[in-house]
Formats: sequence, structure tokens, C-alpha cells
Amino acid sequence: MSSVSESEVMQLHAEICAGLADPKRIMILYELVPGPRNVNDIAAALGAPQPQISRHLKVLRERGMVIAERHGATVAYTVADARIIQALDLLRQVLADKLRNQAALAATAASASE
Amino acid sequence: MSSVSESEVMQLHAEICAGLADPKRIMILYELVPGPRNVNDIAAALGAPQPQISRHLKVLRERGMVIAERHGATVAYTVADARIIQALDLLRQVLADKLRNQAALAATAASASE
DNA sequence: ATGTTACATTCGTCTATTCGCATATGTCAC
DNA sequence: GTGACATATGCGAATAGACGAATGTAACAT
Repeated sequence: MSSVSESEVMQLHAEICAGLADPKRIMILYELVPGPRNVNDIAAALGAPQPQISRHLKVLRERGMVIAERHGATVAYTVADARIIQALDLLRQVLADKLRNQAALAATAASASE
Repeated sequence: MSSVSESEVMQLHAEICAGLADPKRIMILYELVPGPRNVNDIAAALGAPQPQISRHLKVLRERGMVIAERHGATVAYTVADARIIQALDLLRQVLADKLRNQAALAATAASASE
């Protein structure tokens, strides 16, 4: 019966979004798309120190956005929900269009000043 | 020719996500879904002080996520891209499922301890 | 038990965000 | 011009986020 209040939902919604609000975390999530990866592999792939990646993974874990699974000495991380990647892709498209429009505007301005 | 580097894209991607990383901003964006709204209406609808809403709108504006259009004394705000709302909806669904699963788990635990 | 590899956490510091409050700007009506 | 309304911004305090560097824990092999 623990119904969640409207503002609590908004808070949780914002926390999930905040999980995406860091370039490294976005890169980590995309690294996990092809399949599970362990921490050192991610760190190596992104050229970032392992503790930094571990901390970012903790942020994502706390928000239920990735799943950690121990396999012996290593820990495999997975994206918890494919819709997280879908949302990232949507926002990436928004960004791509914005950059495209800016480039077009710049070209227009350039040709206007020729 | 201004090609944007990989990490710059990630930075911009993260900035858009950061635009969503606040409960009030999410509420503002959903307020704009039915149609354009001016600042005071949003502030009244959310029961928040006008300067706070104005600042949040500035954050969204700077990231190109909303469009401001002056009409006389008032300024009408619109969501710049419908995919922003789609992304929010996706993440909201992720959250809803998570809450549903947590509730189910709690119920299981409760029945196990009967 | 020791060593080695994999991962997580703590600490101190720095930067960024958010807020309330007051105030500035902008637009219109008169 | 003045006044009234709509929106934006400056300022200071409080809070949160991210980092590097060092250290702690966990799993396994020998």
C-alpha cells in the first residue's frame, strides 16, 4: 500500500535523469549495450581511472539503472532496462538535429556575408 | 566544417540530460505538453515562486530544450522537441516498473513472514 | 598465509547547482 | 512621463557532485 506521492515520483524521475547527467556515465552505459562488461574493461575502454568508473557505476547502481553481477573475482555490469538506452538515443537525436541546424545557420550566415 | 569531437558530443549530451535532472524542470516540461504557457501560469500551476520558474526556464532555454516567444508583455514557452518528452516518458516507465517490482517484492517478503 | 588481481570506498578539495530574497528590465495603458 | 503587470537577474548561503590519490575489501591461486 505504500503509494508514492506525486512529488516523490518527480524526485525519483529527476534522480534517474541525473544518473544520465554526466558524460562518463553516458559513455559507460553505451559501453554496456553490446553486453555485460566488467569494471576494468570499461575503464580501459574509456581511458579513465578505475576508481572513477567504479564511482560512476555506483551512482547508476543506486538508481537501479545498471545491474552488477559477481563472477568470481570480476563484476559484470549490465544496463538494467533497455529503455534507458532508448531515452539516451532520443536525446542524442535531439542534440544531433540541434547541431545540424546550427551548422546550417552558420552556413547561411557565411554565405550572406560573402 | 566545425566538426564536433566525440567528447564534446558527450558533454552536450550530458548537458541535455542535466536539463532533465530536476523535479521542477520535469514538471515544467510536462506543463508545456498541452501547449504554450507563460511563466506566471507555470509558476501558479506548480505553486512555485516566479523567479525560481524563470531560472529553471533559463536552464532549459540555454540547452535549447524550450523555446521562448514574446507576446506583448508575456513570454510563451514551448517544448522545443517532442522527443524530449518521449525520453522523459521512457524514463518514467522505467521508474514505474521499478516501483512496481519493489512493491511486489515487499508483498512477497510480507507474505513470507506471515 | 602470501601474493595478485579486481573492485569498492574514504578523504579532502574544487566546482557547480539551487534557493530565497530583493531588484532590475520590459511591455503596455494611461 | 507614472503605474501596473510580466519576466529576468544579481547576490549570498546552503547543498550536492566530481575528481585524484590513497586505502580498503573480495576472490582466487599457490
